[in-house]
Amino acid sequence: MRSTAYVLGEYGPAHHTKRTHAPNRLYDRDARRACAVPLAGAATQVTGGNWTLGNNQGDRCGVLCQPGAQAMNGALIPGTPIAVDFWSIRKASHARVFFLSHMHSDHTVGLSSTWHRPVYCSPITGRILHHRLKVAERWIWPLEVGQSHLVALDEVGKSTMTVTLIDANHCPGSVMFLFEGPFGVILYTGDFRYTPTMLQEPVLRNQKRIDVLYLDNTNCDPLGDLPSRQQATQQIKELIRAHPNHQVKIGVYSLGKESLLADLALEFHTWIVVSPKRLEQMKVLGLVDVFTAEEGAGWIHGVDISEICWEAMISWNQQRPTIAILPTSRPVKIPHPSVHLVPYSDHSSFSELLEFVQWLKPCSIVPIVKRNMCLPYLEKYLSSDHKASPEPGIPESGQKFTQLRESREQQRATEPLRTAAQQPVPRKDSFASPEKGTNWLEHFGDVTIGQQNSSEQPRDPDTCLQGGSVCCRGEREGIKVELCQLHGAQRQLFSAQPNTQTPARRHTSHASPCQSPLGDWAPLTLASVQKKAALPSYKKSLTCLQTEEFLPPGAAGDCGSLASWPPVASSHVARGLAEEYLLAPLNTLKQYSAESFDQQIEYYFRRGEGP
DNA sequence: GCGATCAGAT
DNA sequence: CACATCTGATCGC
Repeated sequence: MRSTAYVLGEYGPAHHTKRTHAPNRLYDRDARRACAVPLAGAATQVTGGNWTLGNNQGDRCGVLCQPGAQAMNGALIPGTPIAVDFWSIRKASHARVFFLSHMHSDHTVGLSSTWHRPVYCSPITGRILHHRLKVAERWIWPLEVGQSHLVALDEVGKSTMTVTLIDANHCPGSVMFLFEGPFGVILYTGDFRYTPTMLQEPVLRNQKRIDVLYLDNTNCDPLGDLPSRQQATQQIKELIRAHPNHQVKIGVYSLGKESLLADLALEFHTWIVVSPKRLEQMKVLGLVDVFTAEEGAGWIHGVDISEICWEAMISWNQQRPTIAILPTSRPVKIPHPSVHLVPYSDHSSFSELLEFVQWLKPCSIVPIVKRNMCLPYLEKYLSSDHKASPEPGIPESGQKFTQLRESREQQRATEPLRTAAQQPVPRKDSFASPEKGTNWLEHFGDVTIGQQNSSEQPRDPDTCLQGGSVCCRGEREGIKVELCQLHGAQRQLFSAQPNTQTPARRHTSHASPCQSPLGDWAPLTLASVQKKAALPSYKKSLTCLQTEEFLPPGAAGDCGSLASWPPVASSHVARGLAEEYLLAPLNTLKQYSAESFDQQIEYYFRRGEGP
């Protein structure tokens, strides 16, 4: 039980203090400070929740670790050199390959501008990672979603695994990782919201055996099942309709729910007003279409959830009638009668979890959220397939799984897994020793394939150059692969697409393979012949207005800096958007934003016709 | 001064 | 409790 006393602070900029090391802030900190300040000495807390599996003191964690008190959702996968959302090198000396599932801050604890290992993630996550945390581009390895990529696990690339990224439908850029290697088949969902289209992913469609499913069990509670996002969106729309002539504040976190905001923009024909910082991020995401930082240009505002507090509600309502909506399934204290909670969740509901697990029939499940029980509800869907035999080779001491089906599976899961005939990659090698792994980057210097002067443009379509990297395409063990060397042949990464004869690149109208340094690793991502399934949430329902269409002629092939990617929407673009989406035009609404949309449109057309 | 880490807060 | 995130202290470089 936690009891905290609050003293309400003064609203306004009086509390401003300078702080430089929070580059990911997307909201006005002054507003936050003004809301609720813990009264010194009044807070008591019983935590008791410092779960740690494995050895948290040494250099290795178990399945999941929570170093210190900072919320952290990362994992070292036992029996593998894989770290997902885990960024403490000191505590992860065995980890060789680091994956980032999405850009929520509890999954990036430890990531900063000083990070110096390759990070594999989706292209969108890579862009935000660079933009927000200033991780150097050279360490960011975006992998195209929906494709299978071959990744070297040792110094010479003899031991490999494939990783396939699947849209996790959680927030922009979020992915699940399907790892297939000498250890077996592991699906790490990260945070995800299930949707049936996931099962149509080529890599999941055939219901291959999943040895271990790391499952986001956040909402695995039959008593707290949630509405679909579509239903929650409807609820929000009804709330808004029930409050005509009100401005609306939607409380959101730094990333996520952009599609909800866009949906509201189209439904109510208004721009979504966000902070300049958030707009900047929208540009990084390529989602500028309906967002503006121009105060007064629209009557629906996307604000940080922490800004919605009693003081702010009072202040807003003094200016004009205002309601706030918190689209979250998280229990929060309602600070004001005009604040409405809608259970809009970015995590799978209970019934969705059941459906997902029922389809996958994994051999074992590791719940990502330890405090939640989930096995009692899911174990009936576990596979009884026991083809995999325990591999006694690489012991993982001190690691425990909870909620596995039975002790036998528990034993198997804690040990390295191996698969039989369906093994997708050669598995003759075991992983290199952890001691070597500590300095593994130094061992990547031997491989020399397709070396090319970095000032040349690629001529051979099978060899190309990108941001100082040299890429080469070939065949390896019957799988078409690409090998890339970056900055002095330090690392290699393979991209594989076994089922494609002639990979077609995206953006074929712009022939240069050198697009955004992070956005389109054309040489690595063998195109989207398998088009990724369109997920309802982050499928771009709006016409693509942000990238190439607005690039000046010839700009598409430029290797510009990330700061200028995607290009900033200009005012004429905004006019185009207003016309295309029937948004109230920018700059004409400041004095009319409280009026009905019809009046606004009428006014707009009158203006366009002239006197 | 800055980054890493940790305790503690909403 | 909790769809995540921030503040502040301390320490070492």
